[in-house]
Order: sequence, then structure tokens, then C-alpha cells
Amino acid sequence: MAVTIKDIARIANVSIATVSKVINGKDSDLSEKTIENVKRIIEEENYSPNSLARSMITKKTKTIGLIIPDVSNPFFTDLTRGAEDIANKRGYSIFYCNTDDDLDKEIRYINNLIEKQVDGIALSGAIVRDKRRERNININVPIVSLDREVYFKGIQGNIEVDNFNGAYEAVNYLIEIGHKSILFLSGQLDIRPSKKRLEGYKKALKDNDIPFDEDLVIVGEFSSDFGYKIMNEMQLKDDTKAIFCGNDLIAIGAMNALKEKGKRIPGDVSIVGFDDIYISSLVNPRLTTVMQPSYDIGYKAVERLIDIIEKKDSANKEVKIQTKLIIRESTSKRA
Amino acid sequence: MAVTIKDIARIANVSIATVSKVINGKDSDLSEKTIENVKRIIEEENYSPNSLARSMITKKTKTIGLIIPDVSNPFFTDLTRGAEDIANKRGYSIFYCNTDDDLDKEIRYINNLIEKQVDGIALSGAIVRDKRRERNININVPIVSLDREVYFKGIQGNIEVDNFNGAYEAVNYLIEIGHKSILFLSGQLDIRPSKKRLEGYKKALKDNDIPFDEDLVIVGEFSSDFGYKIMNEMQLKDDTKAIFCGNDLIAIGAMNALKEKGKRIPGDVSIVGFDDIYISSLVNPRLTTVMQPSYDIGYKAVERLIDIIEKKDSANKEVKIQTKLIIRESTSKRA
DNA sequence: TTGTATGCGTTATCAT
DNA sequence: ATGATAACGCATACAA
Repeated sequence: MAVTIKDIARIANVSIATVSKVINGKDSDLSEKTIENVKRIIEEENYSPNSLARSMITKKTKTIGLIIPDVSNPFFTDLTRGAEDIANKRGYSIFYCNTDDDLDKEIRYINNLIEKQVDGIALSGAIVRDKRRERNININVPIVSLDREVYFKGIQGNIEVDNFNGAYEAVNYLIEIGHKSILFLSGQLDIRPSKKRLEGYKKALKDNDIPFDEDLVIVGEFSSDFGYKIMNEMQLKDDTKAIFCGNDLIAIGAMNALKEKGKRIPGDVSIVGFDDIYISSLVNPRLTTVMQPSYDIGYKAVERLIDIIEKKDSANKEVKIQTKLIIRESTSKRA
Repeated sequence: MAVTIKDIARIANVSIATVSKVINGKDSDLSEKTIENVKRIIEEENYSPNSLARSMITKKTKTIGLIIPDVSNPFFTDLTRGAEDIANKRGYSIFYCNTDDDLDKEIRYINNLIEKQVDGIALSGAIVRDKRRERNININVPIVSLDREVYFKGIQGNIEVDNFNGAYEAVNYLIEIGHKSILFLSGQLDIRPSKKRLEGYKKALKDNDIPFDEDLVIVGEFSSDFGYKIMNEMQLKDDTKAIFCGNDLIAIGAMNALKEKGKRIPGDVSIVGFDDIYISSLVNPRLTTVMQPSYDIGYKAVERLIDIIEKKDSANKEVKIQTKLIIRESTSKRA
């Protein structure tokens, strides 16, 4: 049996109210002597308050849920780390949950988190959504959505990366260095970031008077496998010497396939990724890419969430995060 | 105000005891009619039980803590994923915590988890330990330690990778293909895995009648930076054409530095890593390495922990996990 | 300056 | 077949 506040009270010869007061620092009207005494006994008895009991009364658990598709995806691992850092700094604990982009699993997690009385949820939704179903689900804690679009009732904030502009800059850069025929290897188009990247791609072409060629857009998954396989299967048109990829994994896969085919990068083909995951600067040649500050995204999302929970809620509930084009070695002027 | 069991009872015109019974499936002696009725109202009212209140009574939170140095380290991200998968499968939630290899932070997390009444903790300890201090800390929930050695009282299980054998096989392989002078770029020697790898390295030399040369062991950190910098600073002895690295990040860093210096891999230098993180098969040349099943490690640790919590505790509390040498392209016969 | 009493939402025991 | 009630460990309003 763990020692409780009652035990401390008994041993210290005071009431539990008194003990409670010193535990919570509300000891302004207690005598120095009792405070010291109680503290000593708490120490001696190795007393640790039961936060469940406390939460029953305060209606706060100092706990939040973080729901993401998969930590193994480097983008989300950094995001997860950022989330934990700010949570810890603010005195919150994180329940972390992987949905594998499965909406059912996501909803089960949400229900579980609500039962566990989390103070709020940071959610990066599964790829395929169901507006109808989501709108019927009542979530009674603050949620901030992260990067992806969700339709639950009561979303209280949104952290969004400027994917449009990120893609625009990347493609524009490719055009600047002489490329006109640019292949776009996209991830699933169901999620907003993909749509925005496609829009950015199109806009950059348009602004440079290059006609859009739909054969140059191939939709797959956000994996190196997709990049590798598609580059193995398909034959690049003679004049397309540049590839813009939906993320770095795709880019790295594509790069590997191309290298195996004897193509030189960037000599024969220029490649740009998206994300700037850890390995992109470790790969050979080092990858030119659009950096998304994934750590910051997690950090800011949770910071925002906690602000909402604690009503420190500032004005703007939409946070837009900018990307940055990192030019490394996988791109070069078109010969 | 959230709807409680009381509200359901009132609306259904039954007692809270009855409602509680249907919630928990203990309805063997309730009439079909009331069961259906209560269920319907629970549905209608969107009732969600408060697990805090439940846990106060059952003394179980169905929650465990996972403490690791850093999710961003690819080894730990996979481990974290494995941990979550089994936890979820068994109906548990995970509090996840990063210590940055800081023992103080680790202990703060442990205390916090205990206050939150976790049913158990899976712990991969910080690098630098403090036996004296740890032995004074009383942890009243089951802990299983993961990969690294810790000294808290009440450790109830241990998942350990056979680092000795992993290193032995790797070095032995290098010797088999003709290498005699093998540089060892080790991570911090404070943790047991590093010590074991060093032992394995030495043993392989010994078994092949190669004298141990302490100049060939360099201790740094488990980062690509270390590998990169050390290979930039130092001059390889003429006859050392093989490097065994404490992990893949070191190996990749070293490989990059060497390539920049004009060395060909594996033509001029053979390199072996440790871990088999995701990127090792994406890098060029693809890295020969000692695979640690990091996902399984997390999975089995938490599985073991839950078994202990639920007293399904089978006999052996020590789980030893085997490594596997993955031969890829970064190694070749010595010319 | 300290203590008493109530209640948080549930489960579990024991009546009825 | 159903219900009344104690108990879990704590915070808080109020009394002393």
C-alpha cells in the first residue's frame, strides 16, 4: 500500500488539509514550524501524491495526447520530439499514439484519450478522411490540428506549413537553373500538403510560361520505395533532367535507382526533395530540398494547445510555418 | 459539464450500480431489457467513462511510461514504435519521455510517472549513471530496463541485445575477408552495449591471433559528426583498410569524410556499422552493418512489462536478443 | 493558524 | 434482478 496524504497527516499530527496546503504551496497562513515538519515527514516517508485523485478535483490532468500517423516517418519523429520538449517544459505529459493513417484507429485513440481525461489533443490526421463521420464525433477537449486537415467538431487551432510556397520556390529554382521539363513525384494527393505542393508546382510553371504537362505528375506514396520503383520502371523523357519529389524519401529512392542505371546526379538529372530529414545531408550527393521545420511544428502545435488549455490563448489560432529551400549537391544547371 | 454515470442512471431510471454493471459487462444477472435500455442511453448521451475515477478504485491505469534518451535517434524511434504497438494491442497507453541522456531528467520523469500512477515503466537509461543515488530511489512499480544498465531498486526484467556477439561477428567477418588492422570507432564507453562491443572486437582479434592495438580504438559519440570529424582529422595508417563503427551514424559520417578525401569505399576502405537503421540501405554504398531489431526490442520489453504487470509473468526475466550481420556494399576483400 | 466536511466519478460489496 | 452505499486519495470552502 502506497503512503497517502492521510498517513502523512497522521504521522505529522496535523490534518490532511494542512498537508494538502504544504504540498500545493498554499502555506501562506501556516506556521514555519508545521511546514517544515510536514515537509520533513513527506521526505522521510517518500510520499508521492496521487495525481489521479488530484485530477478528479481540479479537472486537470496536465496530460495531452499526440496523435500522428507514424513516428518512424522522420518528419514525424522530429515533430514528436518538439512536441515533447514543450510539453515537458510546461509541466505536461504526453500520451503518444500512432494511427498508421487509419481513421478507425485514430478515432479509437481519440476516445481512449478522452476517457483518460487528457486536457487537449494535438492531431496529425490520417490521410483518408470521412467528413460525414468526423462531423458526428463530439470531442469535448481542445484539439489543434497539425499539418493535415481534419473535420472533427471543435478544432481549436491549426498549424500549417506553407507547402504551396515551398513547392513554388523549389520548382522556380529548378527553372532558374535552366530546367523546363520537370517531373513531379508526388505523395498521396488526399492530404492537403500534397495538394498545396502540386499547386505550387503548377504556379511556378505558369509564372514562367511553361505549359503544364500532366504526364509529368506521378502520384504514389511518401516512401523511398515509391521513388525507387518508379524510376526503375519508367524511362525519363529525353529532355526531362529534373525531378521534384513529394518528400526526401521519394527523392532518395529515385536517386538510388537513377544511380544504378548509370545516371549521374546532378550531372544528368537534378533532384529536389521535401522535408529535409536528417539523412538528406548524409546521402550522396547531399540532397537539395525544401526544409520543413518539423521539430518546430510539433513544438508550436503543442505550445498553442497548452495556451488554449490554459486560456493564455492569444489572438491567431492559425499558425503558418514557412519552409526554406536548402540548396545542396543534387541539383545543378542544365547543360 | 461532461455527462457522468449518474446522469445515465437518472435518465435510464436505474441506479448507478446497474449502469456500472452494463459498462463493465458484468450484466449476467441484469434483464435484457434494462441492458438494452442503458446501452441506448449511453449511446444517445455520448457518455464516456472517466477512467481516472475508475483507476482510483481498480488501482490500475492501463498506462505505462516509456523513457528513452531521444526519439530522434533512429534506433530509439523504431524501438518506440514497437513499444507502442504492443501497448496498444494490450490495451495500454504510453507516456513517452526523452531524457537526453540526463540522469536528473530521467529521475524527474520517473517521479512524474509514479505520480500519474503508471502501471509500469520501460526504461532505457541515460548514459552516465550514479549507482549510489539510484539505489536510494524507491520505485514501487515494475520496471524493465532496455538495452542499457540501470541500478534502481526493483528492476523486474531486462531486455538485452547480444552486443558482444554482434561485434564479434562483424570483426570476424572483416578478418575473414583479409583485414588485419581494424580501426574501431566506438561510442561512449559508459554504457554496457559499448563495452560489450569492445569486448567482442577484442575477442575476434584474439581468436584470430591478431594482437590488440589500443591506438586503433577511438572513443567518441554515437553521431555522424564524430565519424566525420575523426576521419577528417586523422590519417589512417597505411595498412588499416577496415573500420568497425559503434553505430551506423558514425559509419556514415566516416564514410562521407573518406569519400571527400578521395578514398573509395569499399575499394580503399571497408566500413561496418552497427544498428541497421533505416538509412543504412539508402546510403551509397549501402552499408554493411550489424542489425539490431530495435522494433522488436521495444516490442518485447513492453510485452514483458505488461506480462509482469498482469502477473502472466513467465519464467525468464532476462530476454536476450540476437543481432545479425547484414553484408552489403561497404565492405570487400582486402586487396 | 489549523481542522472538518464535502465531493470528484467510479467500482464493489452487500442488501433487498 | 436491482439498488444503497462505502471507499479510492485528494482539494477546497468554510468553520473554529
